[in-house]
This record gives sequence, C-alpha cells and structure tokens, in this order.
Amino acid sequence: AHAQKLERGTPEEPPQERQGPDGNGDAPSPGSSSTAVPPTSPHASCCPLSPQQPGDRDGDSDGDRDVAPASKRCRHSPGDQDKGPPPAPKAPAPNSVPYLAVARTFERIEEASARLKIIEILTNFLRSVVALSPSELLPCLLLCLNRPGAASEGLELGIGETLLSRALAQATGKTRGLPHGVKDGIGSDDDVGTPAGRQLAQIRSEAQDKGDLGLVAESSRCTQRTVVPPAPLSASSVLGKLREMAAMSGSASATKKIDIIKGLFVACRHSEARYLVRSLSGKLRIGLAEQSVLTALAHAVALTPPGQEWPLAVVDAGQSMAPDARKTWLEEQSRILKQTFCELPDYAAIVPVLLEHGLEQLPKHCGITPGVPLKPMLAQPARCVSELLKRFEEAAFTCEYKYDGERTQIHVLESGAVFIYSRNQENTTSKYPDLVQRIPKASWVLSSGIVSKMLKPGVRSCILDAEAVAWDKVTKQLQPFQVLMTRKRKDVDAAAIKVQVCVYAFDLLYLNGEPLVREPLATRRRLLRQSFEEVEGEFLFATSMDTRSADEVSDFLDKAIKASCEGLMVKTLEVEATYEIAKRSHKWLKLKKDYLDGLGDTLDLVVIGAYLGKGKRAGMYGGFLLACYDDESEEYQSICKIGTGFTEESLEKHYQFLKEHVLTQPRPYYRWDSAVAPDRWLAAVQVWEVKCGDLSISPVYRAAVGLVDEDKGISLRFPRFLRVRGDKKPEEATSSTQVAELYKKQQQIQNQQQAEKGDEEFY
DNA sequence: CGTGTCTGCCCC
DNA sequence: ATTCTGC
DNA sequence: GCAGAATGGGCAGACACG
Repeated sequence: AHAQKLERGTPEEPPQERQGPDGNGDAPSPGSSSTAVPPTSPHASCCPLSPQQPGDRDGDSDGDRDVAPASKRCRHSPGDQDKGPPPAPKAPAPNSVPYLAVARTFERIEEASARLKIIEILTNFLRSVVALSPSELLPCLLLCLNRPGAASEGLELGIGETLLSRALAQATGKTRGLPHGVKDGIGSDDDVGTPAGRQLAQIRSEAQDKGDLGLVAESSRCTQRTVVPPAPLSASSVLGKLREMAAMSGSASATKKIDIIKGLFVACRHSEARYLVRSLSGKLRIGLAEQSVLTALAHAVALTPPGQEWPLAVVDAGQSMAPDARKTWLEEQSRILKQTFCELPDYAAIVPVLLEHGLEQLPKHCGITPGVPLKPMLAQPARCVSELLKRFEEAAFTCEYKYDGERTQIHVLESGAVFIYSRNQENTTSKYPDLVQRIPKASWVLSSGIVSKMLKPGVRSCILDAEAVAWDKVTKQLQPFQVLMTRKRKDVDAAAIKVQVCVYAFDLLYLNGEPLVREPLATRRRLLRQSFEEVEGEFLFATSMDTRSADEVSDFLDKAIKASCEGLMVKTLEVEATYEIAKRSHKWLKLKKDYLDGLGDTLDLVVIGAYLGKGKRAGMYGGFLLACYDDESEEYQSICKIGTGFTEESLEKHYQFLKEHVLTQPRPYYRWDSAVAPDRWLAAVQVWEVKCGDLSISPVYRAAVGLVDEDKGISLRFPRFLRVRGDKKPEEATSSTQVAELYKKQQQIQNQQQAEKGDEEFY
C-alpha cells in the first residue's frame, strides 16, 4: 500500500525515460515497485526486481540458475519467518535495505553512461532508503562510495588482489558444502600441485581475461552449493563485515579475513558477488564517485524529505514546480550539500543532520571546525605561460613556488591542541610530532624556555594550508620528496626524527573562530602574513611573486626549479579567488617544466613487456614495461612501467602490433627485477617517446645500474607516453649513459641554487 | 627473528 | 601523480 | 570543463613464512 502511495506521488519521470516494459526499467523511481521497500517486509524490495527482464544480463548467466530465483525466495520468506526460527542465524533487521537492492542499483548505474542518468538512478534508490530505511542511509552511501567509514576513522580494509583471489579460489574450490569447510593454509594454495592451487591459478587466469575480479566472482558462483541457504545480505550487514575486516589485525588476520569473505560470498545472489568483490578490491568501477553521490543525496533528501511518518505526506517536494524552476532548485540543493561536505567531508556527521533537520538547515549545523579536516583546493596543469594569462584574463594573480613535499593542513584549536591532516583528510598528526611541538601559541613557553614566535599574539585558533618539505638542517637545503617519504609514519618519537621538515604555508582557511574560505586569496594571504612569524628551517611563507608579465613568470619558474621546487602554483588574488571547493575544486593552476612542450625530459625507451589491462582496458594491454639500452653490455635495462598518455585508439593499436611479438621467455639480455615481471614478455622491436618528471634512484629498476649507484638503477617519476618513435631502432633508444647523465643534470640544477645562495652571502 | 610479499580513502 | 573520454 | 577511471614510482607497515 505504501508503495502505491509513493507511485501516485511521483509523476516526474520524463516520458522518454518510460521506455522499459514497466516502472521496473532503468529508472526506478521511489514510486516504481523496483525500489520501494514497505517497512513491514524487508525482502519485498528484491522481489519486484527479480523477474528477468527482457535483455536482463542475469537471464543468460549460468551462475544464477544454480540459485533459487530471488522472486521465489522472497515470496516464501515472510512465511519462513512466521514459521519459527529463521534458517540462518542472521536475518536482516526490519527496514533493512537488501544488499541486492544496492547491487541492482549498481547494475543500472554501470549500464548507464550519462551522468544525469546515473544521478537519477541513485537519487531514486536513495529516496527509497530515506523514506523506508533511513537508518541505512549512511551504510548505503558508504557502499556507493566504496569506503568502510569516514577518513577520520582511519579504517583500512587491508585486502588486495592477492588476498581476494585466494579467498575466491577457496570459496569456489572443489570442496563442496559449507563455506568454512576449506581449511587449507594461505601459503599452501600457491602450490599449483594442489587442488586449491589449481583453483587459484584458474581464478587468476580468469581475472586476467576479464580484467575484473568481480566478474570472475559473479560467474564463479555456480560451484558453490550450501545445504542451508544463508540469510540474504543487507546493506548494513555487508558494510559491517567490511568494517569488521578493517578492524582486524595481528597474526592470522589474513586468514580470518578470507573466512569472512567466503562467508559473504556464499550468501551472494545475482550480481551481489560482482559488487561485493569490487568493493573489497577497492574499485567499484561503475562510473559513480563522490560528486555524483553528493548530487544524488541532495536530490533525494530534497525531493523526499526525511523524517516523515507513513504514509508520506511529501513524496516529491518539487512536484508542483515548473521544470526549469525544479532544476534550478535541485541544483541549489546540491550546491548546499556539496559546500557543506567540502567543509566537513564526513558522511557520518552530515547524514544524521540531514535526516533530522533537512538539507536547508544543514549549513546551520555543519561547517568548518578546527580539528576536522576539510577538502583542499587543487590545481590544474597549465601547458604554457600564455595559457595562464589567457585563463586569468585581466585578473590579478600571484605565483608561488610549488614545493615538492606533502600537502599539510594544520589545525590549531582554542585549547592549544594541534592536528595535522593530509591532502586526503588522513590524520597525520602522529607522523609530525616535531611540527606539533613547534606550533604552540606565542604565549606558551616551551619546555626549553624558548617562546615560540611562530603564531603571533592574538591567534587563538586557525587552519593553515601548507606543504611539509624535507629539510637538511646542516646544509640548510630542501631535500627531495623521496627523502621526506622515508620518515616514519606511526607513533613517531619527536626526538628520534632523522629527516627534518620545514613547513611552507600558503593559505589561511580559518582564524579565531571565523572561516575565511569565502574571502579572496588576497585577504587570506594578508591575514596569514599578519598572524604568523617566519622561522628559518621551520616555518616559512611560500615564496611568491605577484606579476602580470609572462617573462617574469618564466623567470620565476626557473628560479623555483633551481630552488628544488617542482614549479609554480598560480592563483588569482581577487577575482574568483575564494577557497570554495564546491564551486570549483581545481581553481588554481600549476606550472611545471615537464608540462611545457619542448621542455622537460623526454626519453626514447624500448617496450620489453606488457601487463594485461583491467576494467575498461580489459582484453588488451593496460601497461607496459620499458627499458633503456646499455651499449656497453648490450642489455635492455628496465627503467619504468607506463600506463598513461595513450588514447583508446593508440592502446588498441599497440595491442594489435605487440601481441605479434610476444615471447615465451624474456631475452637473456633483458635486465629486470621479479617485482616488475610483466604478464607478457615482448621482443624489443619498438621505441616510444616518454615524458617524465624527475629521475629517481630505484629499488627495482635496473637502468644505468652501476653508473650512479653501485647496485641500484634509475627510474622515472610520472612517466607518460608521448608517441611511437618509428624512426628509431631499439638499439638507438636512450642509453644507460644518457639516463645517468639526465640524473646528474637534475642534481646539478638543484645544486646551482646552493651556489647562488653562497654567492649572495659571500658578496 | 630475520626476510619476503602485500597493501595503501599512501604520498606524490 | 598524468592523462584521456563521455557528457 | 567536470567527473571518473585507467595507469605511474616508491615508501613504511604489517603480516606470513621459514
């Protein structure tokens, strides 16, 4: 009855979307029977979904024939429940959202490609959840986003391709019966001689063919048979298992995780296995991510306001609006949610407020809070200086050095507490006890008796945007990113720190109780400089220059590079100069030498191996192993892998061409490490021009081994494909000597700065 | 207690 | 990180 | 131009294994 009420109230479907045989087509509205979940019958939601639609991909899946049709199950389920104890230990709670409903929604989203369509599908699903199972809204959102919880929780699944393949191999092995019947160890099933080992090899091979472990899982279902059908999965139970696995640690945790995965897997029906496995592997791959989820969530709670009693009084709050007005209204709702989310990127905090107070009231309850990380402003690459000028037109802008370190958000609370967050809102406070130590407010006397001058008097609370860079206190020089990365990450003891860090601050997002994100950069920067004092080697303002001249920008770029920086960040000062990520997340521009055509390092490298592609690159090569040529030893020495810079067309061409050059074994004159062994070895027949950022000393690549480092080779940072060098023979590729020269040249450019600085001090 | 392998809303 | 692509 | 999905090097941690 409730479902019918909903249906009557949702006439918003555009006629052209009504193409399916019924409301169960691609666009389930809350009104269509496909997603409405009467609160009294938790299973009902999957029933209307289950009858095979014409063209439904499940219709020809062998795997599904082994399972009782969902419709049958569901029709029986209420009766089963009346008859006493449910057959399985964990029956879904009332009002729970069947995981099958989530999976069906994912299927529809995966089939769609238009973003508006994807958002519509998800909106309709979320409307059902809001109306019928509001307590499962958060779990559903987290499943859509493929996250076990908020970033602040620091939950990590710790499940990768290897573990997942092993779990699948065990669950689909020949052993019949209960899922936990397979007790073979983790290591033993690598043995191809054992049945489990053969199964693993088969899983791996199938995963390579399909380029998606999820699809393998889905089609592998047929080998699983259980005596008693397990309880259907619900959104919250699946999420709960993910969180359970994330919380596991210690010895044998991997084995326990495998057992949980097997348990979940056995309970999967239809496409559930596909999405469960993809969730576990960390890639949902359905064309849905944060921005679309936020839009859909905003639309859902706007159209179907939460907190209503049954029957719903308002099923479509935008019903009476003209199409244009409705669209504008929905966009505004979405904007409100996105802005709030950027200031408080935590669904666990936002969803309860949404449910209780509604979207319009959200900004009153949620906003920037010191101690809670916010989304950082990002930058787009600029290919040349003239592009910069063109983009910013007449607007005044500033150029800042782009330091090669770790993006760092520093929060100082009224209490004096300091928190530090990464670009992805990870709490990195415990990684930087040295930073925390030097932040204290000016009025605070450190244990050493020295008064910190970093924060000027009057600064009670703030949020800084900065870059933490490795700093050599002895030579007073910036150090490369690779040095910074060697710092310990967990529970660092400040006294034991070997790699020192200097903070380069470039923005102030919050000061003394006031968010500054709606102020232009010029204002924020003025406040930043007013509120803080520079301390050499510890806390500095990012070197900047305000200019309108292209030549000055170019000169400044050169200076930045000589100062061991990556390049420049370029930002407007007044026009469109706020820190509102929701309006545009890539408002800044970044200028690096290697973006510029004709500048930056390019190498001509030989393809010696290939890796089978995944996802949209399934069925062809997704990446390649490249080598330089050492004329001394006449060897091809591995230098890097490459997987970007290709158009779809070029990727297809490479596959067609290179598959004719597949070797059964690597040539004896190839030098590589087992860690980069490709899926297919290739004859050295083609040379590619490749661009990169820095060159690095590598633990696994062999290029120029012995020339710069005794036993380590050289690799490339940020390698990307430019074009085929049809004019070059493999032996004419960039030589090991040249690679070593490039590495040395890079070191020299950075030493130049030291020399110039020395000159200044000398004269 | 070493060593090797895998993992990461990793960092870039 | 870089890059490409559908919308 | 956005949003999403392909893919890169390399590090510390964590755990499995011997």
